[in-house]
Amino acid sequence: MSERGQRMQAQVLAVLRSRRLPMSAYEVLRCLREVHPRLAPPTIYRALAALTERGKVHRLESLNAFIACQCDCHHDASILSICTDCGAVEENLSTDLLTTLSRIAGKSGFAPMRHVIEVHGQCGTCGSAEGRA
Amino acid sequence: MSERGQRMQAQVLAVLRSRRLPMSAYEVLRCLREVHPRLAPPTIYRALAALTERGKVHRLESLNAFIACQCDCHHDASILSICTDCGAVEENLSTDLLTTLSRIAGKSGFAPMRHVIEVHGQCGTCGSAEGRA
DNA sequence: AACGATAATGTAATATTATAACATGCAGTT
DNA sequence: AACTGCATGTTATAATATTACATTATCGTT
Repeated sequence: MSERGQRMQAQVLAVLRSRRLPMSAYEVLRCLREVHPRLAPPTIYRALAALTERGKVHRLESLNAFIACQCDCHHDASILSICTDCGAVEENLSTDLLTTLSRIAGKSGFAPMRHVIEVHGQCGTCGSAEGRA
Repeated sequence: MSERGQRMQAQVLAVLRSRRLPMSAYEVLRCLREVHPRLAPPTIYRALAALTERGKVHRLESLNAFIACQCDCHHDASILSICTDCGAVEENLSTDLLTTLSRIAGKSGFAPMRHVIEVHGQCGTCGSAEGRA
């Protein structure tokens, strides 16, 4: 991948990082159009695919949205906890969980390649805010 | 929910059951249009939402598709293993895994309400077919 | 049986998400 | 400079999902 190849990716990543909450591809597009008015969806989707591939971005399948990886190091199998109140996403890793998951799926000879683990609920902050109210 | 309320749901469920593979909402729609030519998307999406709510159907978030529940009894937290070769979906349950998942998410005070657990890979049948090839 | 309230359904339009197909242009090589 | 390979730009469109409102069936009440 050339330097040129990563320019768009860097910009997309910067937008996602500055926002910190999940963004749809089109939200990213709208942001970047302020700089590149003629930017089109395929460019964004290509950058997002490459970033996801590189583990810099996670795709939230249950939201059709994307978020910058908070640890900057994983390619697979993050546990993404999504707050239904504030939208914040928390990222966790667990080798144990992955092992268990592989064992369960593997019972019937299934060979896992990619894991999607998303949990919807209320985050600690929103939970305690509600308790106080 | 009235009887009338369940008629459409029953038809949607029948289509999903007869197909056995994941179907998009629009695939279901096309099937049912053979009987109800004027059927529109909202009707299908409403039936799918109700069936999902009732645990009769699972939504595959990473596929934007739906499949009839194979055990007819769960409302939450099935582990859905999706074969990238043949498309078949296998359903598993694991209280252990759920407990682990809740513990991990809960460390930061997160209160899980709904779990999305999907595994992409190669099913046993496709794996052994490939081995023989 | 007629009435009205409630909720499911039908309908039209449109919003949102994603991709296909092909043209353009840059960077490195010969 | 011409050639090649690949990222990007561009246009169009496909696929997925929802909003908003009209209509109609069902049920409980009178």
